Amino acid sequence: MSLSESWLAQLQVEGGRVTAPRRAVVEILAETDRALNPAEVYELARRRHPAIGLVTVYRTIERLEALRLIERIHQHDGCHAFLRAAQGHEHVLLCERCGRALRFVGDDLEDLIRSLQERTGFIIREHWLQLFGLCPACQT
Amino acid sequence: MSLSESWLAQLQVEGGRVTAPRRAVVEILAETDRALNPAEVYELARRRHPAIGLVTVYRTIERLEALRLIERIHQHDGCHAFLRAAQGHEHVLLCERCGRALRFVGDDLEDLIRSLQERTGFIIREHWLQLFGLCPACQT
DNA sequence: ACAACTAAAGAAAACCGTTGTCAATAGCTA
DNA sequence: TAGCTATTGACAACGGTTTTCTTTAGTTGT
Repeated sequence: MSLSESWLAQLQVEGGRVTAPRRAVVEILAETDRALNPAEVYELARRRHPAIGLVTVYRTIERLEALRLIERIHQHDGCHAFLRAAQGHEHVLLCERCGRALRFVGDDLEDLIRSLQERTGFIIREHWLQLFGLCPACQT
Repeated sequence: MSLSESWLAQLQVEGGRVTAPRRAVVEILAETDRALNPAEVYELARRRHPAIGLVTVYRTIERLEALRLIERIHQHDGCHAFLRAAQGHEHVLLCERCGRALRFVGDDLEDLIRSLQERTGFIIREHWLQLFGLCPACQT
């Protein structure tokens, strides 16, 4: 089963329905390896389902985010883009120019976090790590 | 010289003027160790200078951000809060409950970044690291 | 298949944080 | 002290997002 089929199935389990506009949004977000904002999703979705409204894009994004299938990505030029969610302890490497995104694992912050907890008295529950750079295609 | 005096001096070097409303905003942002959004800055600033307008808060924040004296902080509930800027290679530890912020150094991501550059072909130019947790006062 | 139920759709308006406009005010410099 | 002009606050405008409402169309049970 493809990723988008799996997402649609998860929406159905929650009592959701599989509709053509929803399928368009889901497929775009499931298949794209770039962080996309609602306007970009809308533009791409209209190619598959021209009658779709921007509001439906917002509503579908909201549902997918609630199911933790996508997540909001924070960038210098704003925090309005969404990307397929991390699986387990993954972080993201973003191309500053084209928005292409790669997930990675392997950060080792255990020592840092332990030492900070001791020094500051904070209980640390989560961390965000994002790397920014240029993907091979954008290095010219 | 206090931090707020130093910030006001830097504004003056750029041809800026030291006014009462501007001083109020600068003092609040320089002295507070919590991430504050424009509305919060406005509320606090009105205690020092009741006639201040929200627009002046936005404009002063814009100037301070351009001078890299404050920076935008990204959180789960939005990205509208500002905090005294990092000095050199500092990251931030935020209390999820009260917004209190501590700066720290000592992340060691050199190996990770080098290995990712080799594996992915990306040129990595920057990284964001934020830790979230509960400060001692919010752990009850 | 069909009917009934109701989730989801699109259109339009509302909302709200942020930015722009403008005349009046008040720092700074000579 | 006068003159220049950056800054101010009020108001309007803007734009992304959310709400409201009626219509459409998945889904379920017969």
